[in-house]
Amino acid sequence: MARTNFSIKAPPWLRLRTIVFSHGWVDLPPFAWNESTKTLRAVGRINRRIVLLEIEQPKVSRLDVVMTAKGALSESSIDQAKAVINEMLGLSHDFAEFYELAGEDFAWAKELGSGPFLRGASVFEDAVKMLATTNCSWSLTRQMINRLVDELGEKGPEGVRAFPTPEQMAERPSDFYRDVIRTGYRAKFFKEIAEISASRKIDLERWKQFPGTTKELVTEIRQVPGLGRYAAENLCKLLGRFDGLGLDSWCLKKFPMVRGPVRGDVAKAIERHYKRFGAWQGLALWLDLTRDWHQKDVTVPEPFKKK
DNA sequence: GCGTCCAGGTCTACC
DNA sequence: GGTAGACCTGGACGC
Repeated sequence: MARTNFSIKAPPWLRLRTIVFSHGWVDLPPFAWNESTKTLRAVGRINRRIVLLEIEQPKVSRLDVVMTAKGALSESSIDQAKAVINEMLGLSHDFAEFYELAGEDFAWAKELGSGPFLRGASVFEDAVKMLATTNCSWSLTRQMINRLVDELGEKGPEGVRAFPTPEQMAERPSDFYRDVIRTGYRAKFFKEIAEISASRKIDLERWKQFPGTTKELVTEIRQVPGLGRYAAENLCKLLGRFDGLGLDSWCLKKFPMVRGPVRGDVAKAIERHYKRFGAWQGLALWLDLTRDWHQKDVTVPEPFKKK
């Protein structure tokens, strides 16, 4: 077992905890958060080898990382790990335009370092997780992903399991996803997304550098069975595109709690409210709805409390 | 203990 | 293009 320490220079606005609790992924394996040490555990793959990454931010200007893997770790693998962390924390995205547009309304979010969304080690991982959020409670999403990683995730250092690859998932029949992972009617979608990704019929990883508009990207994402408008627009948010609102029943319920009672169609009220943010409307909405997750007295945001 | 509702939707058939 | 109904699971709730 090899272990190495390295640091990453952090941009001045970066707040690790804000990114970790940007949405629900930290509650799903292989991610884990240690509140007492403020350490994010992530699992990635470097040259097909599973690496455990333990990330903390001891100073505003720096991330410290402990990387563990089976076998020796070279300088090159450290560089690759830095790239993986950069992707996971969404550090390549620039939010200056949003904060310029948003002004004082979102000064609190700028102060918190909000903007980047925590992402899995691959777009495939994010897409499968998004599929598991559809039409069910968060606790069921958690159960499905826990079972998936437990059953198919390859073991890495210190017993952690990586998220399964498309190839590993494609090998299993849809019955497996129904009977073992207990995904219900979503079983065929789990099988199909794995096959589509493994065969490169659609290259999900290409979505990171998709050359077209967000509308075109949403159209491509929706070619994957099981990923509809909600899933596609929220995947786009992870990819740094916020043109879509990605509304779900939780958003419709929370909006009146944040912005006051709404007469009539809540979805239309949300569209009207955030229209002025243009290409950033999805971010403005999400920051509004999750502001209470980042209050100083909150140790674990409400949606992530174990049930 | 049991029945009902519904949750961080999507798909298909039908109009 | 819009909409109704089916689809799985499991937690919450009322009785």
